[in-house]
Amino acid sequence: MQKRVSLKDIAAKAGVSAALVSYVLNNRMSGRISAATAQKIKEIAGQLNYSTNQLAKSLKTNKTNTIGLIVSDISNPFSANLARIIENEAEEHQYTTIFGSSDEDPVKFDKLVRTMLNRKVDGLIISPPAKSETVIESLQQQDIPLVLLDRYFPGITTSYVIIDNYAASMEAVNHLIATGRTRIGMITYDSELQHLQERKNGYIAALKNSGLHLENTWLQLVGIENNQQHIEDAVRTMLSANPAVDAILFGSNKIATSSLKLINSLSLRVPCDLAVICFDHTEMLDLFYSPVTYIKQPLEEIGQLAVSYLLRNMQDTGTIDTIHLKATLVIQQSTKPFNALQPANKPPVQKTGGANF
Amino acid sequence: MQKRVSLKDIAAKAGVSAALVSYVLNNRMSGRISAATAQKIKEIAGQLNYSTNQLAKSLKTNKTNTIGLIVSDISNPFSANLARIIENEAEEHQYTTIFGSSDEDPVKFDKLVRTMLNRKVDGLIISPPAKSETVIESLQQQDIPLVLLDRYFPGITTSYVIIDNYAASMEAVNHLIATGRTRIGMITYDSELQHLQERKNGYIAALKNSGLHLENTWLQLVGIENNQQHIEDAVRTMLSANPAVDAILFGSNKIATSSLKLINSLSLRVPCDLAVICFDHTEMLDLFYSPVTYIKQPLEEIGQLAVSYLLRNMQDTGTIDTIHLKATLVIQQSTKPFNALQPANKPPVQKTGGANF
DNA sequence: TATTTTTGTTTAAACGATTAAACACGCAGC
DNA sequence: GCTGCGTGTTTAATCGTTTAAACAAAAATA
Repeated sequence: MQKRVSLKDIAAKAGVSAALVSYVLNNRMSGRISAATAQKIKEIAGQLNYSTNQLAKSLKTNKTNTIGLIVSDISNPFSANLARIIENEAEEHQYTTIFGSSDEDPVKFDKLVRTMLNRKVDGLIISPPAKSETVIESLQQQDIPLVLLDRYFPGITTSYVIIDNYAASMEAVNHLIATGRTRIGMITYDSELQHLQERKNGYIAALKNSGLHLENTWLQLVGIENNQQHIEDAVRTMLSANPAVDAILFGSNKIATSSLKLINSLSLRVPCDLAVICFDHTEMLDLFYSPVTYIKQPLEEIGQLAVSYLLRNMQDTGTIDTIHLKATLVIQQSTKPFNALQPANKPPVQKTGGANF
Repeated sequence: MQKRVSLKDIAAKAGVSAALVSYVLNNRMSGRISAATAQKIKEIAGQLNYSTNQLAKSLKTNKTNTIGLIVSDISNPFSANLARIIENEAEEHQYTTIFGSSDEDPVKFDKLVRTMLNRKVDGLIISPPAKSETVIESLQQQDIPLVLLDRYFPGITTSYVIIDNYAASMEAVNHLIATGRTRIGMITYDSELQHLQERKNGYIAALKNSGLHLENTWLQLVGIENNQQHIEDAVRTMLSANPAVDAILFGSNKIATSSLKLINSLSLRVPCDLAVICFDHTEMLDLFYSPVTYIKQPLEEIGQLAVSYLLRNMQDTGTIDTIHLKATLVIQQSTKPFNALQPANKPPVQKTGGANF
């Protein structure tokens, strides 16, 4: 196996002690060491292609230069993009990132946290699932530097980076109202997670503020396991309700994907028969035959802040940084105003032939 | 900071030596240790909420139970899905996975490899960028267990898991031909990577076998940096060529996304004016107004085999396992046969109104 | 010249585990 | 009573670093 060169090997070859080699290679005690010896040691280290054993170093210094990132599912484009940004950002500060997916399962989540702690990560960036408050609290008791991402628990004081979901939902609904829709539905998760509650509440509040009616069937809650069938049922229910919705706000990109897949196969047309808005961006949204208006989270900023909060937290434990970022509504075709949809306004590239062939 | 309990703490509390605690906790020397002591030690370990310091353990045992996975871009859905599968698979064998994205840059790739080696990963699963042969060879010389993923270098003998890209391309083109297309183009990467060459060659061979003409402008090579503009130019060139293509095979999901975005905005219709096929699946493909026929890689199998090959390779270094898996063509609307496209065959849900509103 | 300071380097303990080898002790066999 | 064995446990070295402290020799100061 890999019998890599160690400090000792260099020391032996240079005729000095291992300690000295360590000092030189870490540029410690720069004043004391003779230029000649330093030079010689560096040369030999180069020749032998030495690179330090992080395991040993970490064991001694109690610092691994590793951060743990736990998201709900790394294969979800939203998480994947964020993960990528965080990985890059961490790397710029000489940190390696290790990832894990909790699948929204608090048990799996707990296990992941333990694994990461055993590996002695220096800190954690976490998107916690529901019912994981106890895990978070235990991390706090252990003084593990920690930043919550995309989610937070109102009862627990931690650093976090999230967007203002309530305002985002409101803005989306208000936009739908402004474009002439009045029967606005929402499909979102049946979850106690605070950020999802806020999405839901923002929707409800926006309707109330505008004095619009909210039919029972218009707010559909689905399980967070993302069951395609459930989501399709939800869409069908809203569309066959009496009165039926003329707009839907999707609470996540997964929900949107499943819903749009169904809508694509139905005979109704977006945006004339139905307007849609989605939380979070996916490339898919731009490729839908009627590009979908969406709520855009500032991923770059979220990732950067999460890392910088964590770094600060690691320097002096106890520091708490929190921020609610603003999401922006990116308006596309799927919410074209009703009054722009008259036959007279048909786009020039108009073709006969439907969407299905 | 986190002053976790160590073996010594348990030993002290139990009035035994640290060694004994280690033996008990690892179920070593089961025959020798008295049931009573074992019981007591386990209890105390539980009380103190002990969990082993992997750093120390790894340093001693020279085994980290970690595998490194390097893909080109973890935020690409193809990589993300594969990563997820590998993560799960590894976890089942008590391995933690650490990821990295090379961005197709051999320098960045080399750096990633070094970082992972310094962290003493037990093995690597790698999707190597072009010009990284030397890195791979150096890994081999160091006897680092290694499996190449999705790609391979014909000149280097390593374990790998890939699909038969040549056959996949051929099958795709043959399908296009069977559906009545004769002017078939391809957009793929201008790369020396073997698997991309094979995709290209499969396309060329299929045309040749069928005695079809291949216009110069029909094979468009774009840089692997995925420049949207380049890809759009390529599409425009093929469509405005004389004669213009009536079908396009996209060499990757990124290329497909960029191309379809453009096509979506043009006045031509899929599949009547243009048929399209894509390498690799994305949800986006199902959401395109004419769901896109694609070449499906058996991701589950790829991930599982990669991990299992790596595990074997770690057990006895030197073992080489290679496999070319078969990709399957999933036929959707975007390649509907010409003869099925007559007005008489219009689907029932047909609506007036184009794709653009 | 004697003493202190500076400069260059080494010693040795430590991080938290693993593990071969040693040890102590009771007990069976001859 | 001596030898040998089985059982239960401890000793001590080791993995590859870091780092405070000690040391020795040279340079500066008195």
